[in-house]
Formats: sequence, structure tokens, C-alpha cells
Amino acid sequence: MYTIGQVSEMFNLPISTLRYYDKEGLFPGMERQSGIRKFSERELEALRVIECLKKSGLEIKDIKQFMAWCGEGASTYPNRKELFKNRKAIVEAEMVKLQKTLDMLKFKCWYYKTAIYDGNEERLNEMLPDKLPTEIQVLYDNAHS
Amino acid sequence: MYTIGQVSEMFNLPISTLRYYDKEGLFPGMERQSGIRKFSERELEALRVIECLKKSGLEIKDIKQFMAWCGEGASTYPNRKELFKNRKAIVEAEMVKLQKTLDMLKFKCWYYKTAIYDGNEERLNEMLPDKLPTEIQVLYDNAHS
DNA sequence: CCTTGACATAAAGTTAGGTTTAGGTATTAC
DNA sequence: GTAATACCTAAACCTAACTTTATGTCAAGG
Repeated sequence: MYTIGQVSEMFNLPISTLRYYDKEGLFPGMERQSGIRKFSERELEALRVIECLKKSGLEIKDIKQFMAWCGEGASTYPNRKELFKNRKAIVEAEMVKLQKTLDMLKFKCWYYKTAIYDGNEERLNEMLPDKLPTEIQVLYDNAHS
Repeated sequence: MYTIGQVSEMFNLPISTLRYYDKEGLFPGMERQSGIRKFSERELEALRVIECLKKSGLEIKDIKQFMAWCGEGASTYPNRKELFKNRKAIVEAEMVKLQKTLDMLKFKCWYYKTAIYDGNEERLNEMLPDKLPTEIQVLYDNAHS
């Protein structure tokens, strides 16, 4: 059993955030001892899932729904599975987008390295959009597709 | 040369967003013809960079700074290169986090697939935290590290 | 016994990044 | 000539996810 201060340290989250999550119903049935929150292993795993679902772009109110399902037993297994399947698809799409972003950033790093070397962008402008060095062209094409 | 409506369609962005970006100084020196914005190839490339930098987590005011640098010539090449280098590091770190998120989601998919098959979580609770099938254990460990 | 520190609540405040509204201009279609 | 479109501005509005503020309780240390 942990106090809110301990959990705050463990997860590197402000105490105010933990209280906010609780108020929003993300820890249904969390124990209390004379008003003071007691975080058990169940709440810690809930927090790990909260961080995961938040990172997947899910809103607090939908995370609350998931936590409610967890308290309703086996009948909600399919709902929960479907939720994770959907979030997985969304994060996979996000990874593809982020890879494109990364390729753009790598291209721009090369671009300015070259511009600094040349002192201007003239040679670069001649190479654009399809006469770049092979490896750079791959980055450019992926970033602009 | 494109109107705001055409650019809105091309980039799938609301017109209001383009006007907001303009107001925030993200298209310095954009041409106008009797009050009406004229987007040239320069503004389209600016928009691609805006989307990239936004996705990297950069704030609008810092994107504005970058656009200002672009109008200041070769002396700001090092600033611009440094910016992209930093954003690249940030996005790479983000990718690692997102991979952990994805592994958690994959684990949970397997978890509920198994729970549905078993009808309960008893067997799963016995396997946790370190007696999972090899492939799943890898996901679980990465997600919880 | 009184101060310090950790906990509690309710309610107001904050922030970024837009979006909407209200009112106006200019061009084209019939 | 009037109706529909596409453009314009300034300013108010919106939203999610926190964060801060004001106020209070309670236990332990000196």
C-alpha cells in the first residue's frame, strides 16, 4: 500500500494529477483510510494502463469507461480487447507518421549541413526535388509522400 | 499561386487554421493581391515544415522563430540546423516511448484474447509477471521497463 | 502545545491551438 | 440586378487536461 506522495514519486507525476485522475473516476473502488487514499498494486497497474492509453491518444473519459469495464467482470472482456485492438491500430498509424516526420528532420539536418558547407543554398536548389544523393533522396521522398 | 481554399484542400486543413497560422507569423512575407492571400511554392514548403515541426512537438511561437530565421539568410543556417538536430533527438525518443506503448497494447490484446478463451483471468494471474509465453514476455517486459 | 509536513476538498485559473461569429468586400453566374 | 461563392478581419469562444489557490484535518517531533 502506497500514499499519494509515494506514487507521485514512483511515477514522476504531480500529486495534483493523481488526485485529478481519481476525481475523474480512473481509480474506481480505491481504498481509503480515514479519508487518505491508499494505492494498492491494482492502482499501480491501473496507472500503467492509464499512461499507455493516454499515450495512444485516448481521452480521460474513455479511460474511465475502460476502468469501469474492469470492475464488471468477464462479460466485458470483448469490449476491453476491442479497445486495445483499436488503440493498437491507431498507434501503429501514428508510428508511420512519426517515421515520416523523422525522415523530414533527417533530411533537413543534411540540408543545413550542406548549406553551411556551401555557404548558400544554390547547389541544393539545383539538386531538388529529384537529384539528391541516393540515401537523402529516400528520406526526402518518404517525407514528401 | 494558390488561394487559401485550394491550400486548405491540398493539405486537408481548415481555412481558419491557415489564417490562424498566418496571423501567428508562420508565413512571413506572403504575397497578397488586393487583400487576398496568395500561397506560392514557398508557403507550401513552409506548411510541410510546419506540419513536421508541429508533429515533433514544437510550439507555434518557436516555429515562427524558425520562419523568421529563414528570411535572414545564410547567417542563421547554424540555428536552423541545430533546431532540426534537437527535434530529431526528441522525435527519436518519442518513437522509443511509442514502441513501449505499442508493446503494452499488444500485450493487452493477447491478455484479453486469452481471458476470453479461458473465461477468466486465473491462469493469466498465475503466469504474471514472469511465466508468460516467450514472445509475450518480451512485450510485457519492454512495456513495464 | 505548537509548528511542520503530508494529506484532504472545492472551485477557480491556465494554456495551447485552434474555431466560431459577426460583419464586410469582391467576383462570377444567371 | 441580385444571388451565390470565396475571400477578408477582429474578437469572442472553446476544450482537454491539468494546476493553483484557499482552506482545513491530522500525526509526529522538539
